[in-house]
Order: sequence, then C-alpha cells, then structure tokens
Amino acid sequence: MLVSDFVATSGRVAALSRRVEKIAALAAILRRLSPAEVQIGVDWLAGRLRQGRLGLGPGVVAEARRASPSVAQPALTLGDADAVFTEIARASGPGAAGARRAALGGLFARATDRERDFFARLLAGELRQERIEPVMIDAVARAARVPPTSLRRAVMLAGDAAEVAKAALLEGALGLQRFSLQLLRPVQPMLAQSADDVATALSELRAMALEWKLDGVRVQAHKAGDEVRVFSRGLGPVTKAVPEIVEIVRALPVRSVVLDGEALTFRAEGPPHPFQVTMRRFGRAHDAAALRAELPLRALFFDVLHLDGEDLLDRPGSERTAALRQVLDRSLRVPRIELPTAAEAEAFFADALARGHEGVIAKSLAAPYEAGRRRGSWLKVKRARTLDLVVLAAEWGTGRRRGLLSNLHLGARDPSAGGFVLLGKTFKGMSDEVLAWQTQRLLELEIGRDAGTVYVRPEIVVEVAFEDVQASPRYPGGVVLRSARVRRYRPDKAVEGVSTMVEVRAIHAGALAREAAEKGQAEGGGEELEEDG
DNA sequence: TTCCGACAGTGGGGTCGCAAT
DNA sequence: ATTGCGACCCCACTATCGGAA
Repeated sequence: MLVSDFVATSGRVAALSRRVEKIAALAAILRRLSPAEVQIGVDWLAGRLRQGRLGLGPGVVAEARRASPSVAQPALTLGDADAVFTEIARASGPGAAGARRAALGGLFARATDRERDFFARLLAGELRQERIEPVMIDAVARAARVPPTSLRRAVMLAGDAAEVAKAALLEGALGLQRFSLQLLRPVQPMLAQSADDVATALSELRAMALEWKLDGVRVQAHKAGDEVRVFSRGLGPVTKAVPEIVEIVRALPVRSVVLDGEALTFRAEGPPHPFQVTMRRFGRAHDAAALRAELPLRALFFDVLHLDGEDLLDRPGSERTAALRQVLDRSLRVPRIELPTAAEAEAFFADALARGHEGVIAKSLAAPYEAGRRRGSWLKVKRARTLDLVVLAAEWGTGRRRGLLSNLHLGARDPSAGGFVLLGKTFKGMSDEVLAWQTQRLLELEIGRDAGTVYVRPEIVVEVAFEDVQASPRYPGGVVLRSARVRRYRPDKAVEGVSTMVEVRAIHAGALAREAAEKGQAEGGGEELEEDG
C-alpha cells in the first residue's frame, strides 16, 4: 500500500466523529493491508512506530523539511518508510545524530507534503491524540471477524495492541488464544482512582483492605524457572537496574510467579528516601552494582497475578492476597489491614504518613485484577497540603490553551529578603472560565515579558494544593512544590497574607511528619502496626 | 433524557544517558 | 567538563464524548 493512500484514508477516519463510522473505516483500511504491512499499519494507526521512539525531536523534523522540496507524485510504500525508520533506530554511537538526520532527510526528499505532515506527527507522537486505541480494537475485531471482548482481553495481556491485531488479522480467533498471561511478558498494571479521604474510600468500597501507598517505582516481576524479568509501569524493562529484586524473586520457592509491587530506597534511620532519590537507581543502562551499596533498593509487593502455572488475574483480591502470603515473607509485602473499622482505617492512614509514606490505597476484597484500567475498585488516598501563594508570572498555553495564560509561577513570601521566592509552577485546577479570567487579570498586572512568559506585579493570591515540598537544585529557594495545583483564587487575601518561606521550609524538614509521629505515639502507644488482619 | 466512566490534553517535578559544544 | 535534549519515572485536574441508566 502507498503511504499516500494510507495517509488519506487515515485522515478521513480522523475526521469522522462517530465511533461506529470510525470503526468501519478503519476496518476497511486494515483489510487492504498485505500481511507484511499489517504490523506497520496497525502501529501507525495507533500513532506509534514499531521501532519505538526514534529520538528525533521537532527540530530535526523541521530541518528535514527545509532540506529538500517535497515531491508531487506519491510513490512511497509503507515498507519503504518502515525500512528508513528501522535504519534510524539502529544508528548509534558518534555521528549517529548526523546519520539519523540524513536518513530522515532521504525519506522526506521522496515524500509529498501530506506524507511529511503525517510522518512529523507520527514522530512527535501526536497521532496518539485521536483516542484511537479503543476504536482500533473494535475495528480490528470487525476486520478479523473475532469477538471484540476476546480481542480486548488479548491486548490487555499482551500489552501490545499491534501484535495482537496482527495475530487476529492473520490468524483469526485461533491466533488470539496465544495471549493468555505469558511469563516474562509484562501485563498492563492495574491503576487506582483518587479519593479525597479515608472515610470516602470506606463508604465507596464495601468489603475492603487498606495498604500503604509507597512513593517509589511500580515494578512487575516475572519468574519462570531461573529466569527473572522486571518491568516498570510503562512496561519498560528495568531488570538490570534492580539486581537485588531479581535475586530475591529468583530465590522464591516457586517455579513461576508474577508479582506486582513498588520498589523504593530507604534511609538508614527507617523512613523512605524521596522519590527523586529512588529514581537514581532507574537509569536505563547504568551499572547498578556501583549504586547498589550506597542506595539499596527494596521491593514491597502487593499482588500476585500468576503462580505456578495458574493465572490469578480473575480471582478476587482477597484470594490473591492469600496467595501472596503463601509465597512471600512479611518483609517483602506491603503492610495491609483487612476490613478495618473507620477508626482503624484512620489510624492506619495516619501511621503510614507518620512513617513517611504517601498515604494508603483502599482495595476491594472482591475485585479481580483489572489490568490497564483505572477503576473504582482501587482508591488511593493521599494527604493534600495547601499554601496561599502569590502569582509572579504566567506562561502562554499551547494547544487548546493557545492565547491563554496558563502555567502560573508561584511565589512564597521571604520576610528576611523582603521579596518573593519562586516555589514552582502549575497549570492544574483551572476551569476554562478561570483560565479566561486569569489571562485578562494578569495582563492588567503585566510588568514585562520574554519568550512565552508574562511577568506581573505580585498582587494576586491563589490557594495552592500540593503533595510535598522537595529539594530542588534548580529553584532559587532550594525547594519546590511537588504536584502543585490551584484550589481557588483568594481575592479576599492581600499579599501580606501569603505563606512564608519559614512555613515552606518547616514542611520540607518533615517537622509536621515528626509531630504527627510523636502525637500518634503518645495517643495510640502505636508499636509496629505491621499488618495482617 | 440525564448521568457517568474513560480518556485526551495540558504540562509540573525529577533522573539518567548521550551527543554536541 | 558542561550543556541540552530525549526517554522515562512520578503526578493532578478539566473537558468531552459515547454509552449506560
């Protein structure tokens, strides 16, 4: 198939708004692909390249556009372009950037304008915007004449829609049977929705358990015989970065197992390191041995998806936990209580925070492992802190926020210096209405601007929610807010009432956490609330 | 007809590795 | 050596649309 035909048809699909029409149109394209083109086409339709990310940013693409004129007569096939992408993906070492530029330039020299636009968006990942994946699944099911439900399940287990689509299109329903959970191949992890507080979580789930929410990196560990592989939340391979986890899982007295958990590092005194410290262990190819001694990584697991030949995905949460207890020692499991009373739940939450963790996750005892979905059967509850901060500047938004001042620069008062200290930025929490209002209001207060940023007189106060204060090498005060978002504007509040750096540093020092711990100690006499109901 | 779940869009913070400077 | 960029980790919130109720 010619790229130009493909682009034209997929463009028509994107323009359709009705789901059923999209499905029919996509199915029509899929039927026209030759067996060799199926995987290429399915990936492109989903906005991906089967070669993965190519490391070509918008600058390189723009350069390729300028380097040569486009052609008028389309001649490129899917296979031609795919071969170039493979060549680009293979380039490495010194001079690789030049080779990639040359290869892309060669491709663009043979492409029409529309094809260039398509490639540019494909390389930038922009084609993913079209919410194509769920539609694609239905389209593939239709083109391959297999039931959509069995296709959806296969995609969930394979974690790779293109491969499943290829199997369905070329082999039909029989091809789909391969995609039961496969050892050493990652499954989309189950995700949690947010809940405001523990009481809400309790009322939304009937029979439930609570677990600590740890601030680390999600890991899915597979063991098949002596072979162990570990994957991240995005299904990336992280086996090399986590040797101590590999050793522990390999030594488990089971033939095969798939575990879901969180990996993090701890300080000598007990509490966990901040997330950014744990992240040092997750460089892609670095030598973990050197870091291992000074920054040992621990995994705490909370779920088991497969055990000795049996898939447990569809079993209720309580059964999976029972299986987990069979396999893992307590020190390898995330602390958990089942069927807590309201008071027990609150105490468990407070204890988790006092120990330096993010909060808790409430889990239905009945729910299966819903891979890849963010559903109500897992609810995370975290502590939200707030400060009143002043707006120092704002950046122009992009996309649907073009023409609006979107990203706010937030400052705290610094009484000692007599000014304001930049504490972070946020674009979260504003409705379209607020966005329009703040654009107008901030422009009234403008005192200068540079590329993309409008600086304003520090007069507007905004209540900001955030997760924590973390150390920052970049920010002037040495600290930055993590996950800041606007709660509401405070027109009633004058700048003199803005939170001070003294408060901010107190939070950063963990003073509040220590207070809470001491309080908890005094009230509950709480020793080792380590788990098990 | 209204309600609700899923998801895209909009970027925030960080770390590493790699290539260019 | 330093700098800049891209790939990935973590993150929250709003708007919107199709399907469920």
